[in-house]
Amino acid sequence: MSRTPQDVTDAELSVLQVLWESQTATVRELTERLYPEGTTALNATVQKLLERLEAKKCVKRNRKTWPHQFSASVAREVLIARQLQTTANKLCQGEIHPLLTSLVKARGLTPADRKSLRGLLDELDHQKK
Amino acid sequence: MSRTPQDVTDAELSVLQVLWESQTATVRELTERLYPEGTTALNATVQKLLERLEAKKCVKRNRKTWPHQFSASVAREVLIARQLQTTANKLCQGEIHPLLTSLVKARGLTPADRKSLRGLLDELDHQKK
DNA sequence: CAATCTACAGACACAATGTCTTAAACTCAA
DNA sequence: TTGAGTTTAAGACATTGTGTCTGTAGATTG
Repeated sequence: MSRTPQDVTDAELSVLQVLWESQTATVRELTERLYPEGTTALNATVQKLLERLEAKKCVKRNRKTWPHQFSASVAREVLIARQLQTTANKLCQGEIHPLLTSLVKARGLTPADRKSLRGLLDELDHQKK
Repeated sequence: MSRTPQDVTDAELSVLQVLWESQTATVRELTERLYPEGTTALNATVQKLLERLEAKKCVKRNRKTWPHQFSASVAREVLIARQLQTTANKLCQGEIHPLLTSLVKARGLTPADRKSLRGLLDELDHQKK
């Protein structure tokens, strides 16, 4: 049995989080944001993380500018969906219904949440009619 | 930034999957189920996985019997819920509503699924009223 | 007791991940 | 244009997670 690497690691994700806020940023800006206090060696670290994120098609790099400008090329929602599917595959043979059940039963769902959910369901019913 | 180890790894999960079916099993039975064709060295592998699962409180071991009998001490549903919360923490600051939205919007939700979901929501509304 | 099986401790290899070093490439002001 | 300062890029590195294996001691059964 071989290990399955994470699609986006923790450190990579922290970079993405900043990019989701800032739209666009340079390596230096990201480093300062992520590691205030940090040494300049961390620049290389962030650079490496960006390089890996780019390989994973999660980040776009604009090489026309100097220094390069980075931006997220994948929305948070996409990562959420991807992660949920991974969970479904591992624990429910790909079914997503058990996940829904789990979430709905979890406390922390306000009446407003329930209402908005119903709205979503209604929409789907109308579409698929 | 330090890596966060998985709570249950892939190989460990495969052991759990068998235990969820079989209620109870010995190391040998698990090994034969997971690695037909395998050498006897894999017994030790499974043993180690069980040992780690026991440490994680996912498996119970009955030492009164010989050989020891193992059984799952955590339900699949619990792992699902735990995994969902982890995802929420990483991607939505702990909020679960975005996960729900994602799942509901994902295709693969049948009308029957939607109906059963509404049922769940109704139940909650009545309880919390 | 002999033969066989199990339990357990520990070693091991390999990959993933976060970090760092170094050198080359680039920019811009003096 | 030159040189200081910055950025890019390639790669090395240490640590740890994870799956696997070896060897030995202990238990069981005939």
